[in-house]
Amino acid sequence: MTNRIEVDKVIEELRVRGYRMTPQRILLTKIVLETIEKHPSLRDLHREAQRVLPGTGISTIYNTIMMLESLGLLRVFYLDGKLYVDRYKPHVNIVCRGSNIIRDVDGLTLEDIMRVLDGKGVKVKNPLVLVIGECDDIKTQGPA
Amino acid sequence: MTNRIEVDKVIEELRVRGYRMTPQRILLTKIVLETIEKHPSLRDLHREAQRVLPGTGISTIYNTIMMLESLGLLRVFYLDGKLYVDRYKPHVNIVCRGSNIIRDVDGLTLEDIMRVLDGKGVKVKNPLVLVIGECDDIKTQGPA
DNA sequence: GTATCTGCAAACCATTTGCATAGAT
DNA sequence: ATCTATGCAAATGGTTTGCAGATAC
Repeated sequence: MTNRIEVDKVIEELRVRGYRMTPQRILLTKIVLETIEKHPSLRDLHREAQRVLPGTGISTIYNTIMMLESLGLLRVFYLDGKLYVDRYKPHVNIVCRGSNIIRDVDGLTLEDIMRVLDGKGVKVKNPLVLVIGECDDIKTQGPA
Repeated sequence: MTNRIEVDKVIEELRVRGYRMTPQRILLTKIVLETIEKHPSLRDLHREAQRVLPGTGISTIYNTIMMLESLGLLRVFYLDGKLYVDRYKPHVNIVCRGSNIIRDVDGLTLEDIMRVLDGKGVKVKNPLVLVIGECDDIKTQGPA
């Protein structure tokens, strides 16, 4: 079930770009690629990394995430005071106020959501829709 | 331009419900009703309140906001580690990643947003759509 | 060998809480 | 007079930074 080829490709790509591929970075890259659909938080990734490399510091996780973001391999957003990692590609997330669970709803278009708001389909009460993106006047800094 | 009547009605309503209407609460209620469309943060409201009542503590602002939320007069959400106040009514917000500006887009339906994502109209780059609401299994605690 | 990376620890930043005092009723 | 509300100050909970030592190259 693991996308080993993809992982190896990314790691090789990073090495070529001059990044030192430490055990921590290799591990985290794997973890990120395997779990990104579940919207892991910084601490989720830290916990997961420590299962394999117990001494891993959270600042290493943090730095690596930021590195991967600057390379356009993931996107970071902050919600409820926590840092979450997400796919870079625009898509639709449904966040539950009560449980803080973030569901990824691939294949669900905004039209579908509208239908939900109109009272049919997926149950989301009192929805607040946030379209997080970049203003027209903010320069997009795509993948380096 | 001020909705004095509305303000007075809310304040009277709060008094009737048994809340002690201190100068701070009266002031904050006014400020909230006047600025809520601009999505003020906790600190925005604090700063604004201090212009009139300099000694006002941020915990008073915090407590009052929470009181108003529990009464269904506003809604609170957390983004980027900060607390924002918003109207209770479901609607559409557009948040700019770069500037952190939250724009309220009344009259813009989700259908319109979809059109945007399809490449027309309002310019939002790399949008990430968050539908923040309540899961089916989380009990809604509407206005008391 | 050396420049970068790690991980500890501390700084930071905004919210949230505790509590003695002030104040609305 | 009473009991709630205020505001200071400290606790909290997360991210972010600094830096001495470890390590990938």
